[in-house]
Amino acid sequence: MDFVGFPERTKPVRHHPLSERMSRPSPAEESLWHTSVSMLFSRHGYLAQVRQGGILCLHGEPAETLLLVISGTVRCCTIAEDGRRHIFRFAQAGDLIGLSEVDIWHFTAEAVTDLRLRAVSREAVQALAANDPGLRQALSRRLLGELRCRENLLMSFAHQNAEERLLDFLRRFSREAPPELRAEDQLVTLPMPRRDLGDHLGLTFETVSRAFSALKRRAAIEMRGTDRFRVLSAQL
Amino acid sequence: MDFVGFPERTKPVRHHPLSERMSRPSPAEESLWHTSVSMLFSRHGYLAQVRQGGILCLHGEPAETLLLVISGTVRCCTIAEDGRRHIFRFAQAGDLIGLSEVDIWHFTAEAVTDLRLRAVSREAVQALAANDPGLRQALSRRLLGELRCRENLLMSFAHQNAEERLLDFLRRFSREAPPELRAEDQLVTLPMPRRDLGDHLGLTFETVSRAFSALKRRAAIEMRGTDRFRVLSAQL
DNA sequence: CGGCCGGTTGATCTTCCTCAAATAAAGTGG
DNA sequence: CCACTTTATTTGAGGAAGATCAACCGGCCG
Repeated sequence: MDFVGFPERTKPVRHHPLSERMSRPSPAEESLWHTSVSMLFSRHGYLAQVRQGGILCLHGEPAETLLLVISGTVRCCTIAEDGRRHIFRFAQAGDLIGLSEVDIWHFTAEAVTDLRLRAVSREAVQALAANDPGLRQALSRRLLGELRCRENLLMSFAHQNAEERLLDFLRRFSREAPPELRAEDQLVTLPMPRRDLGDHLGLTFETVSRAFSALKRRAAIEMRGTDRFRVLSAQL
Repeated sequence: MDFVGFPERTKPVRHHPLSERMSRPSPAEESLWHTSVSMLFSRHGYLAQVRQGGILCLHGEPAETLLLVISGTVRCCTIAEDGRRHIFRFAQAGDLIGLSEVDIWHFTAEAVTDLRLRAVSREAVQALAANDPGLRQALSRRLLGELRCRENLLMSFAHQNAEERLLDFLRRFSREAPPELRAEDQLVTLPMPRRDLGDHLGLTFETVSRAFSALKRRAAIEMRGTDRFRVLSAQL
């Protein structure tokens, strides 16, 4: 795979994504190198960068690689014929994109922020997995994690209102946010705009905005500016 | 695994589930025997039966087997602390339950109707998969299918109203329903009650009922009794 | 400065939930 | 087989949550 020349969604390419074969992992990446999955990337992966707004993979195109996010945020979504979009997950440092041994992307992935990634070819994954039960299990667990993540989201769609969904999301996000989004003052940065949150939580961006206001009003969260937050209440 | 003595959910056990080791597949099952997955069950599986309302697996309990539905309908769901339930899928003849190599059930599965199943131990699956890339890919594809099914449901939760969701469900159900639920008159039988449909579609059972009435009124579906239907319109 | 984009807030309207009642279907015991 | 209980389904009325449409604010960029 080569990210150079990948189509950009809305704007013309301002900076060309770079691709760098077999570079050494940087110190910042070291913390991710502790499973058989990470071994896979450290040995067979190559580095790729994608600029904000760039597209990593496009629904329907051949899927030849497995990606590991090193830094930045990715939105993975499906886009309906009528243009409506649903974001299934925001992938961050340490997350994999393109699990499952199916040869066509079944979703679209876009860079919410500038990205650094590592990529390995699926062939390499298959070849290694054939003789490594640990790797197989690790990948399988990740895939199950994806499944549970969808199920949690479904559950919240069916039974929670806008404020609850947003608060749950913010809780999870602060828990899982990579260091790059954390500050000393305990505030976490939201890399995505309100519309993306809406498309993830099944709400309009207006409703998301109102839910933010309501949570601030009842002191469930604290905010600095429009994109830095901290969850205050421990309960609902 | 042994289904005898499995706890029943609401009522006392009226008929004891039976378990029968290593029986030959019946002629009715033959049609399912055509993939490496099915080979797995034909060689290493044993037959089990569960009565309507019986529980196949309980969230949190150790998961030691992989199940193949031979006949009947299963609901796979998670149940929240407050008793709210979400049904992720209805499994029917040919569907697998318990994919993913994780040792604890992450959901609850109950028999919507009387069931016949085949079960294999996960150990056997692992052992065979170790030397059978075809089997690995087949299982992986099934798991991805699950994932996509959840994503479709999420999409419909976010963007479709009650009637659209129900109609989509009925379309999919007629397409995928096993022969046992089909009649000569093109009508398909819904094995589950309105409440189950609601818990699957993220609606109350009253809303499901109203959606049925509305679809009948505008001749999008035809119904005979309360549980046999046929989709009439080809479009929305 | 003016336009654009993202975010906030308000007013109105639609959809679906909630509560309630009536009806239908299915099993139970005599 | 019938009266009776229980459960599933349908339908109605009222209310709440969120979508839609619209106005406004503030920052950023040409």
